[in-house]
Amino acid sequence: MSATEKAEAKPPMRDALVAAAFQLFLERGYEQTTVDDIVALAGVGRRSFFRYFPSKEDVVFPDHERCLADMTAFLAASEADAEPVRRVCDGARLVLRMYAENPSFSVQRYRLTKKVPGLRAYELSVVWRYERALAEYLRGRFTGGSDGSLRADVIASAVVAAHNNALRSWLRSDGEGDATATVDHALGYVQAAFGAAPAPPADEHPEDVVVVVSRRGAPLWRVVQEIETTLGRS
Amino acid sequence: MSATEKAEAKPPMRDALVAAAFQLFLERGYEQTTVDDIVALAGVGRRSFFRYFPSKEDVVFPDHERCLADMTAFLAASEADAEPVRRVCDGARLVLRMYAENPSFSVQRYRLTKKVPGLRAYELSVVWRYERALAEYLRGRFTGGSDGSLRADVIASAVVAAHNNALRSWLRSDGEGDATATVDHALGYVQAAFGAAPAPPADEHPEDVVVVVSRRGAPLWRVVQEIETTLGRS
DNA sequence: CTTTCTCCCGGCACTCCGTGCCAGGTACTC
DNA sequence: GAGTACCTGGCACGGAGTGCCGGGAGAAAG
Repeated sequence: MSATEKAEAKPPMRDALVAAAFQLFLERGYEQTTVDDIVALAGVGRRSFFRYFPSKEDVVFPDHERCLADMTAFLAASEADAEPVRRVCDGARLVLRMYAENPSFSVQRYRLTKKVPGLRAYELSVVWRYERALAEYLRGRFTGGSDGSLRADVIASAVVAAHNNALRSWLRSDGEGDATATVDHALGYVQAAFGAAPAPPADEHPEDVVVVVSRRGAPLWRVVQEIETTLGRS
Repeated sequence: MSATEKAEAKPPMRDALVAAAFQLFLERGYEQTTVDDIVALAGVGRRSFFRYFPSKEDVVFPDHERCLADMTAFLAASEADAEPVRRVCDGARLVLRMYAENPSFSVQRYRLTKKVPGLRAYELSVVWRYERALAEYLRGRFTGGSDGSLRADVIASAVVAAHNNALRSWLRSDGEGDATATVDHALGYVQAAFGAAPAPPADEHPEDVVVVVSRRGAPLWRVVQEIETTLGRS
């Protein structure tokens, strides 16, 4: 019973490694911390670290693997939906939810990845896998039209960029503002640009909205900007 | 004079290292080739390899550093242009030009990066720097409107995605088709989506867009749907 | 021609990441 | 109580990347 005088017992060692790693990363820096330092603080063997994390960078993103699986399952579980763009936007919201569940942890990690080039590169590969999942889903939905592959890649990329823009904006504010609203606004911009008229779920009257637009050649973003100003957003 | 019996003399050793590296990568695989193997084949010291290339991955992308500098200079040299989206598309075309200058080399590199996860990750960081350069330029041009940062990120991401989609399509065909036409088509899609209207070059009046919305409580997607119907899209 | 200064190259030693292998320990089963 | 399967730690190894230093070639100065 005296085995765990300071180390945590219940969090099965994986969490202990993450905690020890972040403690050292924050007080000493990522590159100045070796794996031996982490396992020494956690009180475990060096070999066990690489059992739970394939590399030193993985300890910084402990939950992305599960989130990616969730997103893949979420996209796969969609029946023939008429609005794939909305679907991928909802998939991106899953990622935001993961970040929002632990604001302080997410902010700490953001500070780290912003300063360490190696972590930025690793984060890119993580984001790339999300983007690929979205693009693969869209590719399956765009088989009908022409340029399906191109549209899938561009829209997936835009969705990820909008999500990340809003996410980073929220992270820069130390997780104080409303993350969901920020991301909704950013994704709304993408949906507007790529024509995601979301299927009205039920009996809404088209008369709810009356829109008059002059100068049909005006760029779409100009229209969206005007809309948002009119609706009092931004 | 007998010092260089097989090694190239004029290509100052940097090119010799690239040639030796690719020869081994193609016949033995990237991960199965050590830096010692490369320098042994090139007939130089191991220390010299890391003088010319910061890491083993860098030898696979020997010209991207220069291309990134070219793109940055190209964007910086643009006077107050009324069409920033077109400008970043032209910037992306610089990258394509670099690939098209050495089709066989580009195809070989594509095969490598497609199979080796480590090289894919490194390529992502390279692409990310291009994307950041485009986004930074757009951010400077979008200071006027609202959501300038969001628009800059989304458009830069979409441009890069479209460019890469067309580029990879061309690389998959072993560099046979017309790369320029493919990329032009892909970038045209992005320009159309983000309102690069062929070019009203100068004096645009804010009155170009007039929007009237009733029922301010209506959901945004409803407004967007109505807009698109009015504009005759989708 | 000699000397000196400078720059580039090669070699050595070191740290750290990541992996394969094996021994010991614990818990669960029969 | 014996057997078994899994988890853990220790050891050793290969490869990447870095700091340091000695040496040689070439240019500049005498």
